[in-house]
Amino acid sequence: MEERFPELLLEEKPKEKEFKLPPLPNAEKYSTIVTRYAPNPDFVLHFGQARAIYLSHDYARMYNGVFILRFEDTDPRIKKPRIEFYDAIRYDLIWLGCRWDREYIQSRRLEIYYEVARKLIEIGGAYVCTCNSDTFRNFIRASKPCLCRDLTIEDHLERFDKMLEGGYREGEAVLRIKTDLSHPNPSVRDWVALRIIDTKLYRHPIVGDRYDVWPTYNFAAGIDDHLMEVTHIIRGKEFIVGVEKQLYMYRWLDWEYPECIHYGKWMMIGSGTMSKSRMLKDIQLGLYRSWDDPRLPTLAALRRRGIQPEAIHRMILELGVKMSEARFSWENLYAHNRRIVDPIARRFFYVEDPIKLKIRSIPLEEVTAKIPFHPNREDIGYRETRIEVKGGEIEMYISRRDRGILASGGVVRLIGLFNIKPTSLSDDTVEAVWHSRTYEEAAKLKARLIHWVSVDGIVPIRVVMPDSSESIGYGEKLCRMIAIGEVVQFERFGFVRFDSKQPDGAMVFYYTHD
RNA sequence: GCUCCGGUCGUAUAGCCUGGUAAGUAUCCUGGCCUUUCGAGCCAGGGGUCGCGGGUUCAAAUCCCGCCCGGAGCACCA
Repeated sequence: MEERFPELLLEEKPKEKEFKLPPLPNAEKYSTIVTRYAPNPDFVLHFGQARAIYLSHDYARMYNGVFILRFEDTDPRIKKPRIEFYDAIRYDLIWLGCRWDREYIQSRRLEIYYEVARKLIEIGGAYVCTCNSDTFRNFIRASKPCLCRDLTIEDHLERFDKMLEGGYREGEAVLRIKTDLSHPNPSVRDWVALRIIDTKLYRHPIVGDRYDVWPTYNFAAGIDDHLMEVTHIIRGKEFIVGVEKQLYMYRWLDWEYPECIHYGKWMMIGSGTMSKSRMLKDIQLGLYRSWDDPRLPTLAALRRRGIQPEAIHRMILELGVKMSEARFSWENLYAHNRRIVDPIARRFFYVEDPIKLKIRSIPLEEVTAKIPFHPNREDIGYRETRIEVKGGEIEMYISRRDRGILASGGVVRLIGLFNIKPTSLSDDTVEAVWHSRTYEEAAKLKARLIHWVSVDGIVPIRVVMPDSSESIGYGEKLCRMIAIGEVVQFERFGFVRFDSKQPDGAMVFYYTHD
């Protein structure tokens, strides 16, 4: 792991804990607390999943226990796993700061599930059903056993072998767990444990077409949680009905079910979605560039935009483990992130949509701007820019947005430099004359402050905005010292993360938030 | 068919289990501060009859009953 993602190891730092987790139920019953996070590698991780991850991980650490990562990749047909997502998920987990102690991949454990299935048949707890789903549904609605249910154990073992040998095609046979046929929830009645998926058609990324009989979620997860000695399951409440189903299996096997904590899911606020399948589909439709498109709530996208994992962590701890649904608001995440990033982000000048500013009558040979990297932290130093004055004139760029400030005709201060008075302005050029030097003078006149970039030594910059549009402009020369991955603040613009350098030298940033 | 959750400042939420005398936080809006960001930060202020009706109680956002509205989930997906 260290070799694969070395850059992440460097970033790991101690975290301050603001919120503490309530104790785990019945923690004292177990000598070692074991939790797990069990994703399907059919997509990258997103914000909503961070909840189960942090909670499971934090509890394991809190009790000096074990945190398991388990890939639940048992549906090569509808929620098809993809090989690149196994690593993407591992990467996301490390980024979040959640190291796992053990890892399993369910598609490599099918023989184990078959064994348990056989045992269940032998003890009369499961049977192979060859009804088509309509027929079965009619029986089950009436709380009646289907024609298969009461065949002999030998018959079912025979059918089971036939299943494993490929004697049935998709949909022709399933293994069902015997439950109470009059259970109030019809979806619980004799639920499906094993079904057939033709992997000639739907190849599995890990085991190819070696197996055609696949466990359902409740079967595989139920078995694994027991075998892996998981003591506490923390997951979304959409799985709550599954507990009742699994309980039937646990009773047949005389196993004890782990403690469960279910929480409500995150809903996206406004447009957007937290649904993996929806995001995947929208990417295929070309609505988004990729799974790290800034509009998406994936961890990959948040990371690229400069959101710190600790901001996500705090948001989750703040929310706790309630059953109620929570609405995800970007604003809220930004507030958390800003608190983390603001005290450490260096400040730079970036002029969006530049227009030219020509200043005349400067009574100096040269001027130097010395501006701290951070307004409240002189300890991290200053950025100094020396500008030569030629014939009393200087040219620089300012943002088109500030054109309006100049247009009013009053005195304006160029931050860290001197004060000017505009004399004329056209569409993309503003002319001004020297007014005075000091900040005090500007303050006295209540002059507006604007930032600027000297014409020599500009750095072309593109900023990818949260809506995936792009802001284009020039950065000051010193922007070249920003490291890849670093989050800085472009003053009067917002926080951004340096993403990459273009072949032509342009720097690409991702907008984080104001 | 079955299950779960919610309705508290414009917005998102805490508090409700263990009733009690500023209904907290973030965002938002307004004003101020900052030897220099009126797009960050800091400070102050603004803003809520806690969905509706009834009951219990000296006292209810908090407990009980009823009603209305909204959201989420399960069924050979995970």
